[in-house]
Amino acid sequence: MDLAGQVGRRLRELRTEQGISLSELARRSGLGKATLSELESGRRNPTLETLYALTTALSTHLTAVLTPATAQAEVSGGAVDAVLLERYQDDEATTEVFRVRVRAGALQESPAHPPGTTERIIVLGGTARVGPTGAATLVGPGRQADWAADVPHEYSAPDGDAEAVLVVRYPRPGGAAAPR
Amino acid sequence: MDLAGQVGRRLRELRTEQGISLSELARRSGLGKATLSELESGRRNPTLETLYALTTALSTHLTAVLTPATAQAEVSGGAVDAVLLERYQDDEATTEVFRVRVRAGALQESPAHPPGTTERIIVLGGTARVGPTGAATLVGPGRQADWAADVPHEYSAPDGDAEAVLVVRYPRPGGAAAPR
DNA sequence: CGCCTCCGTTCCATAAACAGAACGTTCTGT
DNA sequence: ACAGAACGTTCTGTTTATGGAACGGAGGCG
Repeated sequence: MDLAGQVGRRLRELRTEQGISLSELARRSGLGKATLSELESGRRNPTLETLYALTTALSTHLTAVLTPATAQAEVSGGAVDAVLLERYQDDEATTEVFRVRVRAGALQESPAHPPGTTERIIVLGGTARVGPTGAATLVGPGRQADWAADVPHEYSAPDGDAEAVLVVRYPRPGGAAAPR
Repeated sequence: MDLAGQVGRRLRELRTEQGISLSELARRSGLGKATLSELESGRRNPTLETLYALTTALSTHLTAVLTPATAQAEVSGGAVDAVLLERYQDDEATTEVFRVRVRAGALQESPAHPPGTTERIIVLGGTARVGPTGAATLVGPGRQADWAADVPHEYSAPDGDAEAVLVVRYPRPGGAAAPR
């Protein structure tokens, strides 16, 4: 599990996405070209200062570079890439927050989860089609949808990849019945 | 604004919260005591590897130690502690996802954000009272609320601390339509 | 009181991250 | 075709982050 390699790849992604050359980024960030070159190829172990200089020069946050490397639990499938951002647990339920990308074209069917499980998606960009199989709805940027996930459900993205946050809530099996 | 100092303070916070001694943490993480000591006092500029070893030894993720230095300030205040989980940006909008804790008793008033800004909260545990000042609503575990954040709004937790995920969406100032 | 253990800080040698220069390669314009 | 510039990589010397070994101080116990 090469941490430097992952961060390096992510840095190069961010830079090329913005159409900036390595030399240009070196100028903007005040770092040496050598530093950037070896960093992006995963041959170095950057300093906090270096990372900060880089991410601000790329006008993002440190987390943009680090999150893909930190999150471990992947619950991905055919059309969905998911990265666990947060996991919360109390007497009533366990809740997991994922950052997901729904890939265009493909359809992912998810089997029923335990009784009482609910899912909620908040779309950041693109349009996703999600919900119980047969009753999926379209969700655009900034909008949300929620559904009971104890029946089969599906994810797809009709018009290009969709980026979203997915919140899955599993009520505690034996635990405190949640009155409402 | 001293980055190393901020991270150092945050590290010491996390360590003492867990009641671990510096020497003990050194053993668990495989790092030298010197490293930890000077790190926590902000006299060093840690390496990515070092930070990773530390945060995993403290059983958190990198963002827990880094976000307070970058973005937390925007949302955090009297009654709200926020940690940035994710930041997404496209032609239409910038969306930030925070993990927040609303402390019991206190009330936080947030001034109006730029026009078009919306906020959405998903409560993981406890009960939060959120929304535009004067029109706040109660939100229980597993439930959500959303509101326009371009007017003053407020956060509070009447019955004990509330844990939640907060999604803030800032539409792009120049307006959407960006031809590609 | 000693003695021992554990704490956090400071000192020191080593390894490695960094900046700058030199390099080969690929475009661009004349 | 050539000159020039910009690109990304590799080389070299300096700075510094790191681990291990002291160090002084604060309990715990016989």
